[in-house]
Amino acid sequence: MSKLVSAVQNSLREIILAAAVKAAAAGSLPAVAEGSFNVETPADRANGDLSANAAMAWARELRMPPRKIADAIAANLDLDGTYFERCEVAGPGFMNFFLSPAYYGDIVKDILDKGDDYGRSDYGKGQRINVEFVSANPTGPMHMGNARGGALGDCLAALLDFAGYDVCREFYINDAGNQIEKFGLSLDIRYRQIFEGEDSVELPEDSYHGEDIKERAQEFADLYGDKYMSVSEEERRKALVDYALPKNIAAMEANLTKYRIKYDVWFKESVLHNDGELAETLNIMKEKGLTYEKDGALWYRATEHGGEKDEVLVRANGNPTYFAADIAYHRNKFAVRGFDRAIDIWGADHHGHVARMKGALDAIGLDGSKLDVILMQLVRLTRDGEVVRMSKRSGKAITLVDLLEEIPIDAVRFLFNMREPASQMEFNLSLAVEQSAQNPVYYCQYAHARICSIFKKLASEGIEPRACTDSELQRLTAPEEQELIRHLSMLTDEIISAAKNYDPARITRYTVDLATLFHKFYNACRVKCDDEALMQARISLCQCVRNTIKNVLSMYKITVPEVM
RNA sequence: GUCUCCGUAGCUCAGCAGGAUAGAGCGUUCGCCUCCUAAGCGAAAGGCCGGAGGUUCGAAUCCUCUCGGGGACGCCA
Repeated sequence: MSKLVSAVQNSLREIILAAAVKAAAAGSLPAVAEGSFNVETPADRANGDLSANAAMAWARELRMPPRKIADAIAANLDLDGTYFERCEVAGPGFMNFFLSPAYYGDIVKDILDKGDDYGRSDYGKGQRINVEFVSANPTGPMHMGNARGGALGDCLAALLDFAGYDVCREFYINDAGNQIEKFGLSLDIRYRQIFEGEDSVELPEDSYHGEDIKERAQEFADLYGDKYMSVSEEERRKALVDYALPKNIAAMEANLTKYRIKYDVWFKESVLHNDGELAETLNIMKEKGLTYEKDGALWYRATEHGGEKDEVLVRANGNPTYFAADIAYHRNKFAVRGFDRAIDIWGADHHGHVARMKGALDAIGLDGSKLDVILMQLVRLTRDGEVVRMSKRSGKAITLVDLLEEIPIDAVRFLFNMREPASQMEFNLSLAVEQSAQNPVYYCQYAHARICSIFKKLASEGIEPRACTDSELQRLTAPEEQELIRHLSMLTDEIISAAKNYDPARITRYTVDLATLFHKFYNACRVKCDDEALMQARISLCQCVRNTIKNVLSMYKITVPEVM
């Protein structure tokens, strides 16, 4: 919470308590109540700027009707020298306080002082937090789930950074295990089909059938010809994987860069296998008696650690499972790299994995509660009101690349962060490309561009912004001005709440609301006017709005155009 | 069957550490540029907050049950 805003809220509590003590001393209250009460911002401005429910909260304790308590307190209030102008008792016993123009002026001054740092706080100071997101399977193209996960993860990381956490953005590359074998097999068959004909070898049902596999096999054939037809299957598959996997990973990185996502760490699963960390983790589990052997496989006693059934760690064929590697991976995050907290963003289809992962961490002596998993629900794409399943061009499921080709990055990043992760959201393709006010991202950018335009216009007439005096800023008394300032003042608090709840959508909504309040102000109050002092005060307010929009949009790596 | 997410205006969704008359956008109807960007603003219409109990001075919000929809329950990842 902005220091000023929280200071004012706290001071109000003290003012009320002091008045209650005075009222009790004067005999208009039977005693000084001890129960807690809330100070909050009423939905309807007519009910004041801040409202306290003390009288209602104390009614039972004091055995007195709430209205009478409120009247007694109100009569004993001392508002001299505070930001409060007056208090009204209303409704069932609310005490509604109205802030003075000095408060609004000071908020504007505070925001201008903070500039590009406005909204930042040290709330999460000293906390190292790892945010792992997308982590798409490197055997094929990234899909819509990765698109949502990318926007969500990157913006969440940005939010945590803004709230003062030390954030590490991480991509986990599943470059080992079953799927890589399947990848090699699929590439192998496509490669052989090039030389032996389409019908020579059949692709098994559960292998990768995508066009991307064919393309990689063809590239490989273009490079090496049929040279690998004569070597062993094992050698050929290895060569194919060694060729195709780095290509795929590089492609993912390039596409994510286009999406404005830059990772601090690309963590390879294979490292866990090769450096012995996986074996080490399995040994720890064995030593702790967490495992047993059955049917040739190594099992984890998950049922003894909150799981519904035991899980295989090492298959009968000697290959460790994804789960085993994932335990080693999370052990690495906490025990090796020492993160205070780790956030994983997974598709909702992984939800069954959450409890057993946390349980396993607890079982090996780490704290599973330090792991937070955000489960994302599916995205439903629509165009002109119809559900879209396939890409028109490829006929296959729409990929991240398809999406970024069709929709501006600003819109994708913003729209994916309009809804909470857990909601099954609809992504309206026609709206996303539309450059109109219905598209919330343009609506916000437009407010910014409009302010820039005002400044340009003023500059062309020789009017430059200047610092305002306190009394000049106190000229901002129109309801539209005060609403706008009030909303501006909430930014830091909103960012902290959003960070705490892992909910970047809170901030996109905040920004839309800010744009709305600005547009209302714009229509109600002319900036350029004959009253020089008032004009400069309004210019200051516009600077606050412009800065704030810029701070939040650029936090989410969304551009802030000066002209639209 | 077990677990999980979701049911709020015609549509897409806010609100949910309980608070005053339940909000926004789209869509519908009607207004506002001789004046800083009309990609804007204003007004009207539109609701048993899925249903039933309970807790409370007070419930869209908390608890229990129930109905409807999505998803998950592999020696896949």
